[in-house]
Amino acid sequence: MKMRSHMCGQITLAEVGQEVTLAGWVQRRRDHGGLIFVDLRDRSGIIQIVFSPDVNEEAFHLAEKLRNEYVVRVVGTVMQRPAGLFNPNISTGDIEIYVEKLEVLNASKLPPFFPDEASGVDESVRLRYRYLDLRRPEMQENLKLRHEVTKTIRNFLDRKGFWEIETPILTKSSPEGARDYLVPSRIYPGKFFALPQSPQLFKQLLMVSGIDKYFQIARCFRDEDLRADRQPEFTQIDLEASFITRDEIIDLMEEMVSEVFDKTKGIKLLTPFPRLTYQEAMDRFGTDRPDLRFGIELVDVSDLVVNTNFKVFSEVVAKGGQVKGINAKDCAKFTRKEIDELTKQVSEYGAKGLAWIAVNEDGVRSPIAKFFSEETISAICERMSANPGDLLLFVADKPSVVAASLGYLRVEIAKRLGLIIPDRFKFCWVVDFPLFEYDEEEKRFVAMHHPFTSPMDEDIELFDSDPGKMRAKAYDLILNGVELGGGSIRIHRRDIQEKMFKTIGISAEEAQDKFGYLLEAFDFGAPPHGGIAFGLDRFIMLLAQRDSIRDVIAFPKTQSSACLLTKAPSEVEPKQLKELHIKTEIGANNRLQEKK
RNA sequence: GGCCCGGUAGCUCAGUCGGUUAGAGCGCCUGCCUGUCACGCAGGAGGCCGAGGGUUCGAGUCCCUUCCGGGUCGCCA
Repeated sequence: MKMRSHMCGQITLAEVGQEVTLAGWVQRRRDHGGLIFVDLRDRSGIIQIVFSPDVNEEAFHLAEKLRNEYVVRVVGTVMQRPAGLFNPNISTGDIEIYVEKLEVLNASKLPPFFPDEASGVDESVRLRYRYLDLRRPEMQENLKLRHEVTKTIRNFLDRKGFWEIETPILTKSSPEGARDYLVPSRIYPGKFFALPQSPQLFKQLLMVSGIDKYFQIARCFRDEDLRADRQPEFTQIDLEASFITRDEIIDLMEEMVSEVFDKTKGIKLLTPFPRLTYQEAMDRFGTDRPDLRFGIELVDVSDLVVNTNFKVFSEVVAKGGQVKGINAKDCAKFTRKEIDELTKQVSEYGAKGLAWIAVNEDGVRSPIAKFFSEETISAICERMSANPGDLLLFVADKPSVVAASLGYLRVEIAKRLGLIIPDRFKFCWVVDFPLFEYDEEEKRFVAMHHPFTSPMDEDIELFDSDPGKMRAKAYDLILNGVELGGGSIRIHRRDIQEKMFKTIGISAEEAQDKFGYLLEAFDFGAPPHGGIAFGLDRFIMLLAQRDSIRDVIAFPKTQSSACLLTKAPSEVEPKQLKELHIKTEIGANNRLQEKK
């Protein structure tokens, strides 16, 4: 005897006349006194079941007690609906079940919200009762999509000869990169494991092991502040291959991403994806992850304004800064208030001001026009392809501030102009990243990607003379302004790796202490290798067209890294702390003791 | 760590210049109802205004502190 014979959404006209057994949740009850309709829901969909005293008196009276979210099992006959009573809103709208037997498997308290109205409910309530939130078809679709994407990727990589291999979750803390989550060791007092920020070093060791091609759907942990697209634990599609070039990896990944889009969404992507160098991306879009769904590129006008009377511009250029602008098409109608608003927004990126020129049919409107000759203004307009109706926005500062400010502005303007089309997918690769960036706070170079990234062969000689100029064999895959994945060809020689550590200020002793096992492995015949890691959560978020990765993770954490469902993190028993040789400063264990 | 937005009924929100008894929609409960599908009709219940302190004759409203949620910069691939 089976619990059920069909899923609710599976039943069609073909089953009319059959007796079926269904189980699911009461989505809604419509009680007409002498006739009761219930929408029965399971993962597959909704079907209307009908209780009538003419069919079964006992079931009918039991149905009067049903409430939303009760779990029931019904036995009944599939009937075609009478003419004119078709419900076009559900896939089973042309049939219904006449119930002969009703069994309440479990009652439900009144839930804080119903699955069919959850989209407007505050996210904290949804997270607290995540199991109710996940009853929503919309959320189930996201989880299903996630399943299908990982399944497609597993099949693809398997076909290409990659082996799925697990790497440790309890591992060694390392300097560089994000803050580690630590796990105290009971057996080694005062010592700690760290949760992996990524399987980076293990996958490199697998290459040294001769595995040749590895992948993993890997959970990663980073103890940093959160965003809509960042969780403290997240999932990477992580892969690595030996004897492979950058272009081979790029080709392979384009094929993989195309297959995922095709199989899960039926979208055919055009390959190869465009490639931009890091410098080009920064120059044209002000960011290393440009959204290519719209134009509005940054234009450098430094040379046009360096010798003008507008000191704000000329002095910045003279001091080695730059003046760049964007053309906000048809935005000349922006009010002072709107421009002030934009000015305030770019100030968050360090811009000290936002200069503007509104181009009209009969000339320009601009607080800075009086500083420029007519020739200068027309030269600026020409270079920025300005037409009447356009608004030119300028930021003058050091290059990093100009890029950040205008990079933000071009997206903001595109949003306001409705240029961002949600269901368009514009990929690009960004390549030729700098190997290092200078950390002003720590007064040293840090690895831009990570310290295991290989420099370009022709840049290796710059290690001693000008590390800031070195470029990396690194590449990022960008989709609609979101960094989807990043990887590199790695260092596989001990001498290069040691130079790398030295350049970022890691002493030989520290390198030995933290990464000795990797350096040692390089001594035993490490093959050239490289790989890439994709942010699976972001990938699904973009495919599902959601704004937050929380919507594609079954049990995500809040912005302050808490789980509202389990109330983690939480205090632990004093005994547990004692076993771990840990004393906390805030005396959490004392409070626990007092409660007992 | 900084900045911004929010927290009022189960849910979504309104609440004017500080004023007397804090409202709406949905939901919920009870009754009626044999073709609804956001069923309908009638009636009813439901509030620590996030918490603490202050100003005031009087605070949901003003001030301070704090907690929680979201966004963002820093941070983080």
